[in-house]
Amino acid sequence: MAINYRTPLDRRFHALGDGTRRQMLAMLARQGTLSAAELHAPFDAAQPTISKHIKVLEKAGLVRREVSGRVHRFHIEDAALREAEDWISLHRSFWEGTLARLEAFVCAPDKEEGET
Amino acid sequence: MAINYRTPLDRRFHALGDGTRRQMLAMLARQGTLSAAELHAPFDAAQPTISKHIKVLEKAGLVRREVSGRVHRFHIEDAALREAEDWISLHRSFWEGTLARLEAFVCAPDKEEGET
DNA sequence: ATAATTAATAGCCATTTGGCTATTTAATTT
DNA sequence: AAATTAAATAGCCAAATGGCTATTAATTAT
Repeated sequence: MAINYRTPLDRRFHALGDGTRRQMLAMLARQGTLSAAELHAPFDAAQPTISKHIKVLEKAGLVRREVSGRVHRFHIEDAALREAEDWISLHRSFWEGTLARLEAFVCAPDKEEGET
Repeated sequence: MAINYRTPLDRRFHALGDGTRRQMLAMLARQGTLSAAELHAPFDAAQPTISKHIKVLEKAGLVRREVSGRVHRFHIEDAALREAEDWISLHRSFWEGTLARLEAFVCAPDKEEGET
């Protein structure tokens, strides 16, 4: 069933799950702003294929489009990238807390399990 | 053409691109280690559906399985999560460098850029 | 006005995804 | 030994994904 709504975070991570798109983001990160043609240049893929990738990045909010004349220019939308990073960071830190508690438990010298 | 090899990073981000799987990781981050049944409990989904999600997380390297008897226990594989985080972090920092350069350029005195 | 350029759409295809039910495998209980 | 329990597989389906070619739309040059 298509009751499965894709959240923005879903879209962000999904967009990051493709090497071509990550490479495009890497180009944008280094060069700031690029046209669709410039984003296409390094790849073998057909132009419409790249156009689709761009749209995926755009819909994920990772990239912002600015049209000027017939040229479309793109740049990274930092907030979206940070959001994805933050999700991981938050859960990694929870996990590290868990690890620390586990270690404390495992390594505790003949103590009974402490609680929090 | 299936010439498209999926890299580990592709798999990591793809695995993160689903809310159910992220929730499972969140549970593992907080509770350390959980069985397949415990990972299943909060969801309406059928058991084989969760089994599939677990396998996606496992193949992405995000989760490690330990079988003991008929119970399978899972915990987060921190390194993989960190790798995903690092990719974003690296490129965000590049992007921020770009922003700084852009700002320096835009705010430089006596400049007139008539068009783009 | 015509040609060239930039990039999106349309439409097609194969593969992957995420979901389900039914079944199987394996390990415990009783 | 039989029943129960934990979890994976098998097999099916609809939708989404990623790729292509051909075409269209829009803008800029000649």
